[in-house]
Amino acid sequence: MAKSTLKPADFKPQAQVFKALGHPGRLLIVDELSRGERCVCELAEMVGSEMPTVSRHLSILKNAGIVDDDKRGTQVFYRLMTPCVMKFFQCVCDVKSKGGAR
Amino acid sequence: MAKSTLKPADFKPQAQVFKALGHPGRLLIVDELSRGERCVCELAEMVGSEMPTVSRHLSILKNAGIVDDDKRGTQVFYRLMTPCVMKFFQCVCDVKSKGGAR
DNA sequence: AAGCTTATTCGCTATTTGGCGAAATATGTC
DNA sequence: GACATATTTCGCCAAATAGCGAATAAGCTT
Repeated sequence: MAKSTLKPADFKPQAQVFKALGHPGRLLIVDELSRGERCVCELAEMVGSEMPTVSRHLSILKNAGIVDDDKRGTQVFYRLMTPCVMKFFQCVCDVKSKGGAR
Repeated sequence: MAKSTLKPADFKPQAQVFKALGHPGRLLIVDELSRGERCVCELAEMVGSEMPTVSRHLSILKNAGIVDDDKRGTQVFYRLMTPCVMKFFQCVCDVKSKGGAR
């Protein structure tokens, strides 16, 4: 256990998850997916960007292990892989409200 | 407040927090600060970057409300504002383990 | 097969981020 | 005041990111 010599590179996998969540549009997508699966075109309309853009966002989220997809016919439905991701939101609100001791 | 029409911009504050955590070096800093306050030069040595670089990382974390600083003499000590941030790590591990254990 | 729909990949450009060294700022010491 | 230490800000450049439209792929329907 070389816990005393942790390097930045050791945090790369976790950083990838945070980075994937570090975008307003992607957070909106995650929030929406917490209420059920959605296809790309539904999400594109919500986010207000073109489909290629949203598709790219989804691939980033998928790559980070946050969502997964399910192709049915011509559509692709995305869903949250880990509901625990939603706990982030509450915690982030705590950070933002700056409650301090917690 | 019509919450039915949430827009990406509504998630900007939360995205800022995630973005701040979306960097390996900054995660290392947060991890280290979870064990107590540290001055910039200590963190710089840990991260392995020059002090200007680390100082910038710290300002990003501070701006996101994740850390706060305390100037004492010529040194500046940083500390975690919300210990709850550490819960993120566990949750991220969940995300990662689900993605890999298949 | 032709045509329509849905989604992804590609090519491009604009913006942002990350890192460094140099310069500036602040505090303590002599 | 001159000097040393700790930190931040500035100026620059390389790399990554975000967005779009065009092109491509895959699946229905007729």
